[in-house]
Amino acid sequence: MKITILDIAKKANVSAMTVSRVINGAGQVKKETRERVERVIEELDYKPNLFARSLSSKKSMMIGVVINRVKQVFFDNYIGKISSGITDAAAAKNYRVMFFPVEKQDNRIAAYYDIVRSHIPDGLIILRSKIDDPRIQVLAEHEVPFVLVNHKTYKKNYNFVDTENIKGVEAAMDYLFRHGHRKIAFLAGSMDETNSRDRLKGYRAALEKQALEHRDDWVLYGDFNKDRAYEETGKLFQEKDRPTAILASDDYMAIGAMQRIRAEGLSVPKDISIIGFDDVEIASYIKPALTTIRQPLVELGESAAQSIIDIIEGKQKAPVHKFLKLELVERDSAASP
Amino acid sequence: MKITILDIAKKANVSAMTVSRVINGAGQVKKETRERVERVIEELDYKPNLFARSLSSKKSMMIGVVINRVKQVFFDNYIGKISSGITDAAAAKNYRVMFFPVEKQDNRIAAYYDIVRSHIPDGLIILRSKIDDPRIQVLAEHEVPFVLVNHKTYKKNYNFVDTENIKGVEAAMDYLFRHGHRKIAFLAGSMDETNSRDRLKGYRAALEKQALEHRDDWVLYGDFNKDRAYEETGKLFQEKDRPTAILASDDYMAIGAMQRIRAEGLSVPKDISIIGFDDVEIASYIKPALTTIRQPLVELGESAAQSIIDIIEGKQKAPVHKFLKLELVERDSAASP
DNA sequence: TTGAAAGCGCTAACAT
DNA sequence: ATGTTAGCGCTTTCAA
Repeated sequence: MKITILDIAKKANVSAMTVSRVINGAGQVKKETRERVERVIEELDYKPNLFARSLSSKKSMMIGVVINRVKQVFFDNYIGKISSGITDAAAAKNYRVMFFPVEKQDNRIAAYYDIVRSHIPDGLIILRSKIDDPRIQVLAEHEVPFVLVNHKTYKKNYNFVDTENIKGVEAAMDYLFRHGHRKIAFLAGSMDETNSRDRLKGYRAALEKQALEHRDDWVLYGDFNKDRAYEETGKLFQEKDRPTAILASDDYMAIGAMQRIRAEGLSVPKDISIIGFDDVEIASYIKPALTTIRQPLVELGESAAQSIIDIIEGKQKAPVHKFLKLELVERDSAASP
Repeated sequence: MKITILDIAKKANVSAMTVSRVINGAGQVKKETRERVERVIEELDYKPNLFARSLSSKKSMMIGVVINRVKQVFFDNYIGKISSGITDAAAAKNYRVMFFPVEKQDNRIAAYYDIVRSHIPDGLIILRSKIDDPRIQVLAEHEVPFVLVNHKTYKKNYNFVDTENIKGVEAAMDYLFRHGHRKIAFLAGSMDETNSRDRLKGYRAALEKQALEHRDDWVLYGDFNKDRAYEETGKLFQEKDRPTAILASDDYMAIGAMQRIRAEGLSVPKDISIIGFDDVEIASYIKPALTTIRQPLVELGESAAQSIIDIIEGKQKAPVHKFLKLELVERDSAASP
């Protein structure tokens, strides 16, 4: 038979309310009674029913993670690392995490809306959100708080946790410059995402800073997709004057570019240097090991979880606008030309 | 204001009960009334409150995934792929998934028990479960159904979804044999897991079948850990008579072994061939690309989810004992000696 | 085919 | 410091 709060109350000679107070550590309970209640709880091995609690209190202690997915949910190590960070940070504050994979193409507003209306999560963390996604606006119109990850926007006081994308790219460009590169191509990610746009901005800013020519045909659009990157990189070999380095907006694209370079009979980094972005698991395993701009993905997830929890609990009022630092991880894919 | 079932009932001139029947497609409702109710639901954009529903019906439509974790939860592509399969298959049947990472060392029975007693999941899927884990026995004593993944046991009619580990290893051994290898070492995984023990069995069976000598010092224990595998592999180089091939119980260990071989100044596969197990993401990216026994990890997850749902819904009574096929993926890390 | 009543197990809001 | 009352929004059970 299931033990309920009433069983505890009776056995401890108190009301259900007192038991509730003990469980939640809220309100005033005399030390004696608290101890007595605690003993009975232990003895009867009681655990509160979370559904009853949530129904009554309108708090679920759950946070939802919405993933605008590309492949299978946790396939991608980028998503995996962020999710790990979220899960751990949430667990530390006694929150549970639920994942809601959403098809990227699924523009039905319902896709997000249903999550909210199911009344499950107290707050949402949104991964890979697109610029001006109408679905996000729907969330905003509702009461559910949310935090965007790796997405920067000052619209409507949205909360976000991002990294210093522009600076990161500039640092990488500077690295290439110091190593003697003057002809640097850029492999952009999905232009629907702010982080991707920022990285492109960083590239252009760096070019300008070094007074290097900006060539439109050296900006390729790979949409955060390895195969697309493979195709796009091919364009660089149509003319004789080709770049000596490629900076990619994520590691998977960097790998696609690397594969294409090799398919063209050239070598990395001897003929062409490559720098990636993220520092995903495979980055250190491939040959040559990928030099990349490391995003603190686990910390990004942790930070998002902490932020949404603070917002849910009212400890954080102003919109959260956080930027984590980026770091260039020097490995073997980039050298002097 | 939140729309409840009563709002729908009033507006449709029926009782809440009738609305409930319409929502759940259960019971008899006259076509006319059903359509009227459905129209109102649409109009008022109503979504049932899952907590209320669960509290009342004792069904949550959630399945829990218990992960006896090693690293950060979704870091490991093995976990990631299985989790992807689970999430997708569950979503297809309208179930939600919650992940419960559990520390491997945490032998407190409470670690599992709390999950059950929180009354959240209707059923559990357990990843990386240990042999004779007392925590699992606790689950069994409760009413919550569960399925073990990649774990084979006929005890107490536990449900499990596993792969044909023994056959898989035998096929790989056969492959090595056909390529002329006679001196084959084995890198075992965690001996706390049945899949790992089965793989070792497969190794021994194959040796016997080919009438090859079994050397105890050629069985290394790497505990599904890359660094451990690196250390253990070193033992093979202490004598002059070293194996020409190593079969590892997972890809991460295979990579550790590879790194060690290289550190010893030898090359893969020229001096020593290597075969892994799983076919994790990095397997195809490393150089030389890893020849490995592919586990259908996504399908394993899907199958586990389908099984637990069938059990929850009473569509499956006898214990589930499923074995998925394994397949040798030929790449570059194994060749003739 | 439909409805009324009761209750799932908890907590908010108000007593005392 | 503790208890009482009245729900939270749904479904189960029984009745009509």
